[in-house]
Amino acid sequence: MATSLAEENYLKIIYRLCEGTKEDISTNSIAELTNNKAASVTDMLQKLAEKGWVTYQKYQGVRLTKIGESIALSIIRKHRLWEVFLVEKLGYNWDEVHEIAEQLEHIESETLINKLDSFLDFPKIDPHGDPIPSQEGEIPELGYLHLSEVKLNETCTLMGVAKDSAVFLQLLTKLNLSLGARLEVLEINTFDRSVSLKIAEEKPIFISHEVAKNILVKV
Amino acid sequence: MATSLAEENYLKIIYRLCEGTKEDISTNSIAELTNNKAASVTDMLQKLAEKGWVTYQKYQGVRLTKIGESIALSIIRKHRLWEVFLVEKLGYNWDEVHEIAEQLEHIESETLINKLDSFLDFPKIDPHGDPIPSQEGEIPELGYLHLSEVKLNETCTLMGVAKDSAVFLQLLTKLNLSLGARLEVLEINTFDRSVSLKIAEEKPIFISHEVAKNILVKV
DNA sequence: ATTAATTTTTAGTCTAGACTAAAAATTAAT
DNA sequence: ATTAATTTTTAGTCTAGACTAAAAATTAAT
Ligand SMILES: [Mn+2]
Ligand SMILES: [Mn+2]
Ligand SMILES: [Mn+2]
Ligand SMILES: [Mn+2]
Repeated sequence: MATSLAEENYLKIIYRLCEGTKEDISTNSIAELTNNKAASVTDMLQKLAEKGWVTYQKYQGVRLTKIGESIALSIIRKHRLWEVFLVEKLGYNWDEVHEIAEQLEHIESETLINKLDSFLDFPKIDPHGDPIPSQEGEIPELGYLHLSEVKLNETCTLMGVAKDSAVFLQLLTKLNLSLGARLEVLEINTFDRSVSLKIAEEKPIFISHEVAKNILVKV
Repeated sequence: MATSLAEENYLKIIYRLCEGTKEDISTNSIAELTNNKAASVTDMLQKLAEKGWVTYQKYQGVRLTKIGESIALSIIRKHRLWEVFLVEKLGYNWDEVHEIAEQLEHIESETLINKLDSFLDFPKIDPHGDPIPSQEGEIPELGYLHLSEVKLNETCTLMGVAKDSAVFLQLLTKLNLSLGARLEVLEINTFDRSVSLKIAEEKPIFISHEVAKNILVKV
Protein backbone atom coordinates (compact mmCIF):
# COMPACT_ATOMS: atom_id res chain seq x y z
CA MET A 1 0.00 0.00 0.00
CA ALA A 2 1.28 3.47 -0.85
CA THR A 3 2.53 5.71 1.95
CA SER A 4 2.26 9.49 1.98
CA LEU A 5 5.04 11.73 3.15
CA ALA A 6 3.14 12.61 6.33
CA GLU A 7 2.49 8.95 7.12
CA GLU A 8 6.14 8.04 6.61
CA ASN A 9 7.24 10.77 8.99
CA TYR A 10 4.82 9.59 11.65
CA LEU A 11 5.93 5.97 11.33
CA LYS A 12 9.58 6.94 11.60
CA ILE A 13 8.95 8.97 14.75
CA ILE A 14 6.81 6.28 16.33
CA TYR A 15 9.60 3.80 15.59
CA ARG A 16 12.10 6.02 17.35
CA LEU A 17 9.86 6.34 20.40
CA CYS A 18 9.07 2.61 20.55
CA GLU A 19 12.75 1.68 20.39
CA GLY A 20 14.05 0.72 23.78
CA THR A 21 10.69 0.64 25.55
CA LYS A 22 7.99 -1.96 25.97
CA GLU A 23 5.47 0.74 26.92
CA ASP A 24 3.00 2.10 24.39
CA ILE A 25 3.74 5.55 23.02
CA SER A 26 1.73 8.61 24.06
CA THR A 27 -0.01 11.00 21.70
CA ASN A 28 1.82 13.96 23.25
CA SER A 29 5.28 12.49 22.75
CA ILE A 30 4.53 12.07 19.05
CA ALA A 31 3.09 15.59 18.85
CA GLU A 32 6.30 16.97 20.26
CA LEU A 33 8.57 15.30 17.72
CA THR A 34 6.37 15.93 14.69
CA ASN A 35 5.77 19.54 15.73
CA ASN A 36 2.04 18.96 15.43
CA LYS A 37 -0.73 19.44 17.92
CA ALA A 38 -2.04 16.42 19.85
CA ALA A 39 -5.38 16.61 18.05
CA SER A 40 -3.68 16.22 14.67
CA VAL A 41 -1.74 13.24 15.99
CA THR A 42 -4.91 11.51 17.18
CA ASP A 43 -6.32 11.96 13.70
CA MET A 44 -3.32 10.39 12.05
CA LEU A 45 -3.11 7.54 14.56
CA GLN A 46 -6.63 6.55 13.62
CA LYS A 47 -5.65 6.47 9.95
CA LEU A 48 -2.49 4.49 10.61
CA ALA A 49 -4.44 1.99 12.71
CA GLU A 50 -6.99 1.69 9.91
CA LYS A 51 -4.18 0.79 7.50
CA GLY A 52 -2.79 -1.77 9.90
CA TRP A 53 0.51 -0.06 10.57
CA VAL A 54 -0.04 0.60 14.28
CA THR A 55 -2.09 -0.88 17.07
CA TYR A 56 -3.99 1.87 18.76
CA GLN A 57 -6.50 1.92 21.60
CA LYS A 58 -7.89 5.33 22.31
CA TYR A 59 -6.41 6.89 25.45
CA GLN A 60 -4.08 3.88 25.73
CA GLY A 61 -1.24 4.78 23.36
CA VAL A 62 0.15 3.28 20.22
CA ARG A 63 2.73 0.77 18.92
CA LEU A 64 3.97 -0.19 15.45
CA THR A 65 2.75 -3.46 13.97
CA LYS A 66 5.23 -5.74 12.17
CA ILE A 67 4.28 -4.09 8.87
CA GLY A 68 4.48 -0.59 10.33
CA GLU A 69 7.91 -1.38 11.70
CA SER A 70 9.16 -2.67 8.37
CA ILE A 71 7.98 0.49 6.63
CA ALA A 72 9.75 2.60 9.28
CA LEU A 73 12.93 0.56 8.87
CA SER A 74 12.93 0.95 5.11
CA ILE A 75 12.75 4.73 5.52
CA ILE A 76 15.53 4.68 8.10
CA ARG A 77 17.58 2.51 5.73
CA LYS A 78 17.15 5.08 2.98
CA HIS A 79 17.90 7.99 5.32
CA ARG A 80 21.16 6.47 6.52
CA LEU A 81 22.35 5.27 3.11
CA TRP A 82 21.79 8.74 1.66
CA GLU A 83 23.73 10.22 4.60
CA VAL A 84 26.65 7.94 3.76
CA PHE A 85 26.43 9.05 0.13
CA LEU A 86 26.42 12.72 1.07
CA VAL A 87 29.48 12.38 3.31
CA GLU A 88 31.50 9.77 1.40
CA LYS A 89 30.81 10.82 -2.17
CA LEU A 90 29.82 14.47 -2.07
CA GLY A 91 32.16 15.59 0.69
CA TYR A 92 29.63 16.90 3.21
CA ASN A 93 30.48 17.06 6.92
CA TRP A 94 28.52 14.88 9.33
CA ASP A 95 26.67 17.87 10.76
CA GLU A 96 25.34 18.96 7.35
CA VAL A 97 23.55 15.90 6.03
CA HIS A 98 20.53 15.25 8.24
CA GLU A 99 18.14 17.79 6.71
CA ILE A 100 18.90 16.72 3.14
CA ALA A 101 18.50 13.05 4.08
CA GLU A 102 15.11 13.92 5.58
CA GLN A 103 14.04 14.74 2.03
CA LEU A 104 15.89 11.96 0.19
CA GLU A 105 14.50 9.24 2.48
CA HIS A 106 11.09 9.65 0.83
CA ILE A 107 12.23 8.89 -2.72
CA GLU A 108 10.39 5.76 -3.71
CA SER A 109 12.27 3.18 -5.74
CA GLU A 110 13.25 -0.30 -4.63
CA THR A 111 16.04 -0.56 -7.20
CA LEU A 112 17.47 2.87 -6.45
CA ILE A 113 18.24 2.23 -2.84
CA ASN A 114 19.80 -1.15 -3.53
CA LYS A 115 21.99 0.23 -6.30
CA LEU A 116 22.99 3.04 -3.97
CA ASP A 117 23.83 0.50 -1.26
CA SER A 118 26.05 -1.36 -3.71
CA PHE A 119 27.64 1.87 -5.00
CA LEU A 120 28.57 2.73 -1.40
CA ASP A 121 29.99 -0.76 -0.85
CA PHE A 122 27.29 -1.96 1.53
CA PRO A 123 28.11 0.25 4.52
CA LYS A 124 27.06 -1.06 7.93
CA ILE A 125 26.85 2.31 9.70
CA ASP A 126 26.03 5.87 8.75
CA PRO A 127 28.21 8.94 9.40
CA HIS A 128 26.84 9.18 12.95
CA GLY A 129 27.60 5.57 13.80
CA ASP A 130 23.98 4.49 13.45
CA PRO A 131 23.48 0.99 11.99
CA ILE A 132 21.92 0.71 8.52
CA PRO A 133 18.98 -1.72 8.36
CA SER A 134 19.33 -4.45 5.73
CA GLN A 135 16.98 -4.78 2.78
CA GLU A 136 15.10 -7.36 4.86
CA GLY A 137 14.66 -4.91 7.72
CA GLU A 138 17.26 -6.46 10.01
CA ILE A 139 19.01 -3.96 12.22
CA PRO A 140 21.86 -5.10 14.46
CA GLU A 141 21.63 -4.22 18.14
CA LEU A 142 25.04 -2.71 18.70
CA GLY A 143 24.82 -2.48 22.49
CA TYR A 144 26.82 0.68 22.89
CA LEU A 145 27.07 2.54 26.18
CA HIS A 146 26.53 6.21 26.73
CA LEU A 147 29.81 7.88 27.61
CA SER A 148 28.11 9.10 30.79
CA GLU A 149 27.87 5.47 31.94
CA VAL A 150 31.55 4.69 31.55
CA LYS A 151 33.45 4.31 34.84
CA LEU A 152 36.36 6.40 36.00
CA ASN A 153 39.72 5.57 34.39
CA GLU A 154 38.17 3.28 31.82
CA THR A 155 39.10 3.63 28.17
CA CYS A 156 36.56 3.35 25.35
CA THR A 157 36.06 4.02 21.65
CA LEU A 158 33.63 6.59 20.27
CA MET A 159 31.17 4.62 18.13
CA GLY A 160 28.26 6.97 17.53
CA VAL A 161 26.05 9.79 18.67
CA ALA A 162 22.55 9.72 20.12
CA LYS A 163 21.59 13.06 18.56
CA ASP A 164 21.69 14.31 14.97
CA SER A 165 21.45 18.04 15.63
CA ALA A 166 23.95 20.20 13.78
CA VAL A 167 24.99 22.24 16.82
CA PHE A 168 25.77 19.12 18.83
CA LEU A 169 27.80 17.58 15.99
CA GLN A 170 29.66 20.83 15.41
CA LEU A 171 30.57 20.97 19.10
CA LEU A 172 32.01 17.46 18.91
CA THR A 173 34.02 18.39 15.85
CA LYS A 174 35.38 21.46 17.65
CA LEU A 175 36.38 19.24 20.58
CA ASN A 176 38.11 16.88 18.16
CA LEU A 177 35.67 14.09 18.99
CA SER A 178 34.98 11.95 15.94
CA LEU A 179 33.99 8.33 15.26
CA GLY A 180 36.72 5.93 16.27
CA ALA A 181 38.41 8.25 18.79
CA ARG A 182 39.94 6.50 21.83
CA LEU A 183 38.71 8.12 25.04
CA GLU A 184 39.93 7.78 28.61
CA VAL A 185 37.68 9.01 31.42
CA LEU A 186 40.02 10.98 33.69
CA GLU A 187 37.56 12.60 36.03
CA ILE A 188 33.81 12.63 36.78
CA ASN A 189 32.65 15.61 38.82
CA THR A 190 29.95 14.57 41.25
CA PHE A 191 28.54 18.10 41.42
CA ASP A 192 27.32 18.34 37.79
CA ARG A 193 28.48 14.98 36.39
CA SER A 194 30.72 16.79 33.92
CA VAL A 195 33.55 14.66 32.59
CA SER A 196 37.22 15.18 31.92
CA LEU A 197 38.53 13.12 29.01
CA LYS A 198 41.78 12.28 27.33
CA ILE A 199 41.51 11.76 23.56
CA ALA A 200 44.34 9.55 22.34
CA GLU A 201 47.52 11.28 23.50
CA GLU A 202 46.14 14.83 23.41
CA LYS A 203 45.71 17.06 26.42
CA PRO A 204 42.48 16.58 28.41
CA ILE A 205 39.18 18.19 27.53
CA PHE A 206 36.05 18.85 29.62
CA ILE A 207 32.52 18.04 28.56
CA SER A 208 29.16 18.44 30.27
CA HIS A 209 27.01 15.49 31.35
CA GLU A 210 24.57 16.51 28.61
CA VAL A 211 27.28 15.95 25.99
CA ALA A 212 28.54 12.71 27.59
CA LYS A 213 24.98 11.35 27.59
CA ASN A 214 24.74 11.76 23.82
CA ILE A 215 28.02 10.10 22.93
CA LEU A 216 27.92 6.34 22.30
CA VAL A 217 30.96 4.22 23.05
CA LYS A 218 32.25 0.66 23.13
CA VAL A 219 34.44 -0.26 26.11
CA MET B 1 9.63 32.22 -2.23
CA ALA B 2 9.00 28.53 -1.54
CA THR B 3 7.59 26.34 -4.28
CA SER B 4 5.32 23.37 -3.71
CA LEU B 5 5.69 20.11 -5.59
CA ALA B 6 2.54 20.83 -7.62
CA GLU B 7 3.75 24.31 -8.54
CA GLU B 8 7.13 23.00 -9.65
CA ASN B 9 5.52 20.43 -11.91
CA TYR B 10 3.30 23.05 -13.51
CA LEU B 11 6.23 25.42 -14.12
CA LYS B 12 8.28 22.66 -15.70
CA ILE B 13 5.48 21.71 -18.06
CA ILE B 14 4.73 25.31 -18.99
CA TYR B 15 8.43 25.74 -19.74
CA ARG B 16 8.37 22.75 -22.06
CA LEU B 17 5.33 24.08 -23.90
CA CYS B 18 6.73 27.62 -24.20
CA GLU B 19 10.01 26.36 -25.62
CA GLY B 20 10.17 26.87 -29.35
CA THR B 21 7.02 28.98 -29.66
CA LYS B 22 6.27 32.67 -29.28
CA GLU B 23 2.55 31.90 -28.78
CA ASP B 24 1.00 31.83 -25.33
CA ILE B 25 0.20 28.40 -23.95
CA SER B 26 -3.36 27.07 -23.68
CA THR B 27 -5.01 25.75 -20.55
CA ASN B 28 -5.88 22.50 -22.29
CA SER B 29 -2.32 21.77 -23.41
CA ILE B 30 -1.19 22.07 -19.81
CA ALA B 31 -4.08 19.92 -18.60
CA GLU B 32 -3.02 17.18 -21.00
CA LEU B 33 0.59 17.03 -19.79
CA THR B 34 -0.19 17.34 -16.08
CA ASN B 35 -3.01 14.79 -16.32
CA ASN B 36 -5.33 17.27 -14.64
CA LYS B 37 -8.63 18.70 -15.75
CA ALA B 38 -8.72 22.14 -17.36
CA ALA B 39 -10.58 23.58 -14.37
CA SER B 40 -7.77 22.57 -12.03
CA VAL B 41 -5.24 24.14 -14.38
CA THR B 42 -7.11 27.45 -14.42
CA ASP B 43 -7.01 27.43 -10.64
CA MET B 44 -3.30 26.89 -10.53
CA LEU B 45 -2.57 29.45 -13.26
CA GLN B 46 -4.26 32.07 -11.14
CA LYS B 47 -2.05 31.16 -8.20
CA LEU B 48 1.11 31.16 -10.31
CA ALA B 49 0.21 34.55 -11.78
CA GLU B 50 -0.41 35.85 -8.24
CA LYS B 51 3.11 34.76 -7.29
CA GLY B 52 4.60 36.44 -10.35
CA TRP B 53 5.83 33.28 -12.06
CA VAL B 54 3.58 33.48 -15.13
CA THR B 55 1.76 36.19 -17.05
CA TYR B 56 -1.81 35.12 -17.47
CA GLN B 57 -4.83 36.80 -19.04
CA LYS B 58 -7.99 34.81 -18.68
CA TYR B 59 -8.99 33.08 -21.93
CA GLN B 60 -5.74 34.37 -23.51
CA GLY B 61 -3.20 31.80 -22.38
CA VAL B 62 -0.11 31.89 -20.24
CA ARG B 63 3.70 32.39 -20.41
CA LEU B 64 6.51 32.10 -17.88
CA THR B 65 7.99 35.31 -16.48
CA LYS B 66 11.77 35.60 -16.10
CA ILE B 67 11.47 34.37 -12.51
CA GLY B 68 9.15 31.52 -13.50
CA GLU B 69 11.57 30.47 -16.19
CA SER B 70 14.51 30.45 -13.82
CA ILE B 71 12.59 28.25 -11.37
CA ALA B 72 11.72 25.87 -14.20
CA LEU B 73 15.33 25.76 -15.36
CA SER B 74 16.60 24.98 -11.88
CA ILE B 75 14.24 22.00 -11.71
CA ILE B 76 15.31 20.84 -15.18
CA ARG B 77 18.94 21.21 -14.10
CA LYS B 78 18.31 19.00 -11.10
CA HIS B 79 16.36 16.44 -13.17
CA ARG B 80 19.13 16.07 -15.73
CA LEU B 81 22.01 16.00 -13.26
CA TRP B 82 20.27 13.25 -11.29
CA GLU B 83 19.73 11.33 -14.54
CA VAL B 84 23.46 11.51 -15.21
CA PHE B 85 24.13 10.28 -11.68
CA LEU B 86 21.75 7.35 -12.08
CA VAL B 87 23.32 6.24 -15.36
CA GLU B 88 26.97 7.05 -14.75
CA LYS B 89 27.31 6.14 -11.09
CA LEU B 90 24.54 3.66 -10.34
CA GLY B 91 24.55 1.79 -13.65
CA TYR B 92 20.98 2.39 -14.76
CA ASN B 93 20.07 2.26 -18.46
CA TRP B 94 18.87 5.44 -20.14
CA ASP B 95 15.29 4.15 -20.33
CA GLU B 96 15.06 3.55 -16.57
CA VAL B 97 15.92 6.91 -15.05
CA HIS B 98 13.19 9.36 -15.94
CA GLU B 99 10.65 8.38 -13.29
CA ILE B 100 13.19 8.41 -10.48
CA ALA B 101 14.53 11.78 -11.64
CA GLU B 102 10.95 13.09 -11.54
CA GLN B 103 11.13 12.55 -7.79
CA LEU B 104 14.72 13.63 -7.20
CA GLU B 105 14.30 16.92 -9.06
CA HIS B 106 12.20 18.25 -6.17
CA ILE B 107 14.86 17.81 -3.48
CA GLU B 108 15.61 21.28 -2.23
CA SER B 109 19.21 22.15 -1.46
CA GLU B 110 21.39 24.63 -3.29
CA THR B 111 24.61 23.00 -2.08
CA LEU B 112 23.47 19.48 -2.91
CA ILE B 113 22.99 20.03 -6.59
CA ASN B 114 26.26 21.89 -6.99
CA LYS B 115 28.19 19.21 -5.16
CA LEU B 116 26.50 16.62 -7.33
CA ASP B 117 27.44 18.60 -10.44
CA SER B 118 31.05 18.62 -9.33
CA PHE B 119 30.98 14.90 -8.39
CA LEU B 120 29.78 14.14 -11.92
CA ASP B 121 32.50 16.34 -13.42
CA PHE B 122 30.21 19.09 -14.67
CA PRO B 123 28.44 17.18 -17.45
CA LYS B 124 27.03 19.27 -20.29
CA ILE B 125 24.35 16.82 -21.41
CA ASP B 126 22.15 14.21 -19.76
CA PRO B 127 21.85 10.54 -20.84
CA HIS B 128 19.30 11.51 -23.49
CA GLY B 129 21.50 14.20 -25.02
CA ASP B 130 19.56 17.04 -23.40
CA PRO B 131 21.65 20.02 -22.33
CA ILE B 132 22.03 20.68 -18.59
CA PRO B 133 21.26 24.28 -17.58
CA SER B 134 24.05 26.03 -15.67
CA GLN B 135 23.65 27.23 -12.09
CA GLU B 136 22.86 30.65 -13.54
CA GLY B 137 20.07 29.20 -15.68
CA GLU B 138 21.93 29.34 -18.99
CA ILE B 139 20.99 26.59 -21.40
CA PRO B 140 22.84 26.24 -24.71
CA GLU B 141 20.75 26.11 -27.87
CA LEU B 142 22.20 23.04 -29.53
CA GLY B 143 20.43 23.42 -32.86
CA TYR B 144 20.05 19.73 -33.61
CA LEU B 145 17.92 18.45 -36.49
CA HIS B 146 15.29 15.75 -36.33
CA LEU B 147 16.48 12.70 -38.20
CA SER B 148 13.30 12.98 -40.27
CA GLU B 149 14.66 16.26 -41.69
CA VAL B 150 17.96 14.83 -42.89
CA LYS B 151 18.30 14.49 -46.68
CA LEU B 152 18.86 11.31 -48.62
CA ASN B 153 22.42 9.96 -48.56
CA GLU B 154 23.52 12.42 -45.88
CA THR B 155 25.46 11.20 -42.86
CA CYS B 156 24.83 12.49 -39.34
CA THR B 157 25.54 11.78 -35.69
CA LEU B 158 22.88 10.81 -33.14
CA MET B 159 22.98 13.55 -30.49
CA GLY B 160 19.79 13.12 -28.50
CA VAL B 161 16.15 12.13 -28.32
CA ALA B 162 13.02 14.26 -28.28
CA LYS B 163 11.11 11.85 -26.04
CA ASP B 164 11.89 10.33 -22.64
CA SER B 165 9.43 7.45 -22.69
CA ALA B 166 10.83 4.08 -21.71
CA VAL B 167 9.29 2.15 -24.63
CA PHE B 168 10.78 4.56 -27.16
CA LEU B 169 14.24 4.39 -25.59
CA GLN B 170 14.07 0.61 -25.36
CA LEU B 171 13.25 0.43 -29.05
CA LEU B 172 16.30 2.54 -29.89
CA THR B 173 18.47 0.30 -27.77
CA LYS B 174 17.11 -2.76 -29.52
CA LEU B 175 17.91 -1.14 -32.88
CA ASN B 176 21.43 -0.42 -31.66
CA LEU B 177 20.81 3.33 -31.83
CA SER B 178 22.66 5.13 -29.04
CA LEU B 179 24.16 8.58 -28.49
CA GLY B 180 27.11 9.20 -30.79
CA ALA B 181 26.12 6.65 -33.45
CA ARG B 182 27.01 7.61 -37.05
CA LEU B 183 23.97 7.33 -39.29
CA GLU B 184 23.65 7.36 -43.06
CA VAL B 185 20.22 7.90 -44.61
CA LEU B 186 20.00 5.25 -47.34
CA GLU B 187 16.36 5.51 -48.33
CA ILE B 188 13.28 7.63 -47.54
CA ASN B 189 10.02 6.00 -48.58
CA THR B 190 7.63 8.62 -49.87
CA PHE B 191 4.60 6.48 -49.02
CA ASP B 192 4.96 6.54 -45.21
CA ARG B 193 8.19 8.55 -44.81
CA SER B 194 9.84 5.55 -43.19
CA VAL B 195 13.62 5.60 -43.35
CA SER B 196 16.34 3.09 -44.10
CA LEU B 197 19.55 3.75 -42.19
CA LYS B 198 23.09 2.45 -42.04
CA ILE B 199 24.63 2.60 -38.55
CA ALA B 200 28.43 2.74 -38.82
CA GLU B 201 29.37 -0.32 -40.91
CA GLU B 202 26.46 -2.50 -39.85
CA LYS B 203 23.76 -3.76 -42.14
CA PRO B 204 20.84 -1.37 -42.77
CA ILE B 205 17.84 -0.99 -40.46
CA PHE B 206 14.36 0.41 -41.08
CA ILE B 207 12.60 2.91 -38.83
CA SER B 208 9.22 4.61 -39.02
CA HIS B 209 8.79 8.35 -39.54
CA GLU B 210 7.51 8.52 -35.96
CA VAL B 211 10.83 7.20 -34.69
CA ALA B 212 12.90 9.38 -37.07
CA LYS B 213 11.02 12.45 -35.86
CA ASN B 214 12.09 11.80 -32.27
CA ILE B 215 15.78 11.29 -32.96
CA LEU B 216 18.00 14.39 -32.78
CA VAL B 217 21.11 14.56 -34.94
CA LYS B 218 23.97 16.81 -35.98
CA VAL B 219 24.92 16.73 -39.66
C1' DA C 1 -23.36 38.35 -39.39
C1' DT C 2 -25.30 34.60 -36.90
C1' DT C 3 -25.09 30.28 -35.08
C1' DA C 4 -22.61 26.20 -33.56
C1' DA C 5 -18.69 24.10 -31.60
C1' DT C 6 -14.90 24.42 -28.66
C1' DT C 7 -12.30 26.16 -24.97
C1' DT C 8 -11.92 28.22 -20.63
C1' DT C 9 -13.58 29.86 -16.37
C1' DT C 10 -16.60 29.93 -12.30
C1' DA C 11 -19.15 27.84 -8.61
C1' DG C 12 -19.50 24.33 -5.64
C1' DT C 13 -17.54 19.92 -3.67
C1' DC C 14 -14.07 16.57 -1.82
C1' DT C 15 -9.79 14.76 0.63
C1' DA C 16 -5.47 14.91 3.30
C1' DG C 17 -3.51 16.93 6.85
C1' DA C 18 -3.15 20.58 9.60
C1' DC C 19 -5.51 23.77 13.36
C1' DT C 20 -8.49 25.60 17.87
C1' DA C 21 -11.85 25.08 21.40
C1' DA C 22 -14.47 22.17 24.11
C1' DA C 23 -15.62 17.59 25.95
C1' DA C 24 -14.23 13.23 27.81
C1' DA C 25 -11.12 10.08 29.94
C1' DT C 26 -7.23 9.11 32.69
C1' DT C 27 -4.00 10.01 36.30
C1' DA C 28 -2.43 12.47 40.38
C1' DA C 29 -3.40 14.69 44.67
C1' DT C 30 -5.83 15.26 48.67
C1' DA D 1 -13.14 8.17 47.64
C1' DT D 2 -13.46 12.65 45.67
C1' DT D 3 -11.63 16.35 43.45
C1' DA D 4 -8.18 18.58 40.60
C1' DA D 5 -4.86 18.43 37.02
C1' DT D 6 -3.37 16.47 32.89
C1' DT D 7 -3.85 14.08 28.70
C1' DT D 8 -6.41 12.71 24.87
C1' DT D 9 -10.21 12.80 21.84
C1' DT D 10 -14.10 14.90 19.34
C1' DA D 11 -16.30 18.47 16.74
C1' DG D 12 -15.82 21.96 13.75
C1' DT D 13 -12.74 24.80 10.66
C1' DC D 14 -9.08 25.92 7.17
C1' DT D 15 -5.91 25.41 3.01
C1' DA D 16 -3.87 23.27 -1.11
C1' DG D 17 -4.92 20.95 -4.89
C1' DA D 18 -7.72 18.06 -7.07
C1' DC D 19 -12.71 17.16 -9.13
C1' DT D 20 -17.70 17.83 -11.83
C1' DA D 21 -21.30 20.51 -13.79
C1' DA D 22 -22.75 24.69 -15.59
C1' DA D 23 -21.80 29.33 -17.37
C1' DA D 24 -19.15 32.43 -20.18
C1' DA D 25 -15.96 33.58 -23.74
C1' DT D 26 -13.64 32.59 -27.91
C1' DT D 27 -13.17 30.48 -32.35
C1' DA D 28 -14.97 28.04 -36.36
C1' DA D 29 -18.59 27.23 -39.64
C1' DT D 30 -22.25 28.52 -42.30
MN1 LIG E 1 19.96 11.79 10.15
MN1 LIG F 1 22.48 9.55 10.87
MN1 LIG G 1 13.88 12.76 -17.91
MN1 LIG H 1 16.68 13.33 -19.83
